[in-house]
Amino acid sequence: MRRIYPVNLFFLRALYDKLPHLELLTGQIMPNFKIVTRFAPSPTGFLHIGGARTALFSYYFARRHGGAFRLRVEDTDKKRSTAEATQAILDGMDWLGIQHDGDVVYQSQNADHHRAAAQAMIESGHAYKCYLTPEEIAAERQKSHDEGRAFRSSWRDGGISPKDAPFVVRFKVPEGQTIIHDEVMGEVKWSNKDFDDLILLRADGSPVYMLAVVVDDHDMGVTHVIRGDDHLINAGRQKLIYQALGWDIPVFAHVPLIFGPDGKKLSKRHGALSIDAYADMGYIPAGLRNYLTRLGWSHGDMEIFGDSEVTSIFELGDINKAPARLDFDKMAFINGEHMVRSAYHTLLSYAQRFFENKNNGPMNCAQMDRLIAALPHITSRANTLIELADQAFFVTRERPIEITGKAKKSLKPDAEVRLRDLHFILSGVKQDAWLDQNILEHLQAYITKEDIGFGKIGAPLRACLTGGAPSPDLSLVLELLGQEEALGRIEDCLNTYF
RNA sequence: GGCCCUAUCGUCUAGCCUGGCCCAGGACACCGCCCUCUCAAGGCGGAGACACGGGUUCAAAUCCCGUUAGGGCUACCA
Repeated sequence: MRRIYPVNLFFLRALYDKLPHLELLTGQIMPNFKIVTRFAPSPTGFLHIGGARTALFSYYFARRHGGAFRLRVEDTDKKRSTAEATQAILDGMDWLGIQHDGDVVYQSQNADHHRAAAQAMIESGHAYKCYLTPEEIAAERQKSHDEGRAFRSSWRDGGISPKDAPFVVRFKVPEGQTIIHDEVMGEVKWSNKDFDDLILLRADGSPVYMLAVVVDDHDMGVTHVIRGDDHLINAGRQKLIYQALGWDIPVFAHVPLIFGPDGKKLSKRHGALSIDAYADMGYIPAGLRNYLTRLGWSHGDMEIFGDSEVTSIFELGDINKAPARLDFDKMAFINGEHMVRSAYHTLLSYAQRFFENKNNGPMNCAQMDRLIAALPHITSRANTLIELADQAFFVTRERPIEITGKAKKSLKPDAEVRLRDLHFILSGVKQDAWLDQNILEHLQAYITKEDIGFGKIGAPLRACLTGGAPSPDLSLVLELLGQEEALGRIEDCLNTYF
C-alpha cells in the first residue's frame, strides 16, 4: 500500500514558499511526480457536492499512484469570482478532508503566460485576430445555427485589419477529426467541422477559460485531467489547442454528473447542494467521502471503506459512465458505519454542536460526563449526528423531566408501588456496584419475587428515567445515568405524577 | 437545429471489453421471522432489474443496427 504522503513532499512544500509565484506554474516544481491531477473550481459559490466528488476522485487517483493533487482556482472571469467563494471552497475541501499539494494556483495570475501562448499561436498560424462586431457575430452565429454547422469568422483567412478597431483572438480550428481516449467514456470522436472558432483572448486582451486551462494544466505538469462530463467536448477542443502549441496531451477522464433523488439534474430545488449543507445534516467527513466515492465508482462488492483502502485500489476505469442519483438513505447508512468506526474524540468533536443544539446551549460538567460515558453505547443506534444527539438526549436532559406521549401512558396507578419498591432497592445498591449487569440482577430478582413480567416495571421505569426519549437497555440506562441522577428522576416522577 | 454522452432490481452497483459459469450477484431502502423491557442494532428469510425492437450466433445482459427516454455542449461563462 502506498504512503499517503511521499516524504519528499514536505521538503518540496518548504521550497514553494521561497519561490516567486509564477515559478510554481512551470511544472518543474514537482519533478518527482509522474502523476499530477488537479481540481479546478471556479470561485462563484460554495463547494458543490458534485465538485466535491470530482475532487475526491482526483485526490484518490493521485494518492493511488503516489502523485500530486493540486488545486487551481479558475478566476479568469473577474465579474463572477469572489474571495468569499474561494474561501468557501477551501473550507469545504478542508472539512471534507481532501488535502491538496503545493500552493493554491490562481488562474488570473498567469494571464501573461496565457497571452504569450495565444501570441505564439497567431504566429504559427493556429489563431487569428477577428474584427467582427457584436452584430456581425450574432448574424453569423444565427446563420451557422440555421445551417447546422459550427461558427466560423470571415477573418480566419486574414484580411486588411481596420485601424484601431477592437479585435478578439480566435482559434483557427483545423480540418480533420479529433479523437480522445477518455478513461471513463472510452473513445470519443468529433469532426473538427463541429468545433467553433472559439475565442482565446477577449477584446480587452484577457484570456478565456478554454485557453487558460490548457496553458495552466501544461504549466502545472498536469498529467490527468479529471472533471465533470460537461467538459467532454472541451477535451476535443483543448486537444486541438495542445496540438497547436506542440504540447503533450494529458489523459482525460470525464465523470458523469450527479442527479437529485428524483433523477433530475441537481439544483437549488433539491436543497442540499453545498458541502456544508451535509455537515449541517449531521454527516461526518469520512462517511461522506465513502458515500461520494462509492457513488459512480465501484470495486466489486466493496461498500464500506476508508481512505487507505481506496488509495490502494482506485482506478479511473472503475468509474461508471452513467449519471448516479443521490440517495440519502444509503448516505445515512454509510455515514452510520463510519460513526461507529470513528475514534471517539473525533466523533465527539463533530457531534458537539449537535449536542449543544439539542440541549439549547452548552452542557455542564455533569451532562458532559454522562454523555461521554454513554457515547459508545448509543453510536450504533444513530446514522447521523442529529440522530446521535437524539439518542443522547435521555442522558443529558435535566431534572425534572417532562414525561410525554406513550411514556406517560405507562404511568398507571399500579406503577406507583413498583416505582417505590424499585427506588428502595436501587437506593441500596453500593456506588461501586452501580453497573449494568449488577443492576439487571436486582431488577430480575424483584420481578421474580413479585412474580411479574419485566414489562410491568420496564415501561414505567423507563418513562420516569427518560421521559420517553429513545434509550438503550434499561439497566444500561440506569448505569449511564448514575445512581444519584437515576434515583432523583424516579423521585421527581413519583412526586409529580402520582 | 447541430454535435456528443448515457441506459441492469425503487436507488447505488457487479457482470458487458475477452458471448455460455447469469432463469443475473452485492449494498441501501422495503416486507416477514428471530432476539426482546421501549426504540434501535444484530441474525435469518422474502419480494424486486438486463428500456424497447430487430439482427449476428448452437448460445446475448454481454456483439451490431435502429427506436425511445434522460443528460451535456453549442458565450468576448467556467
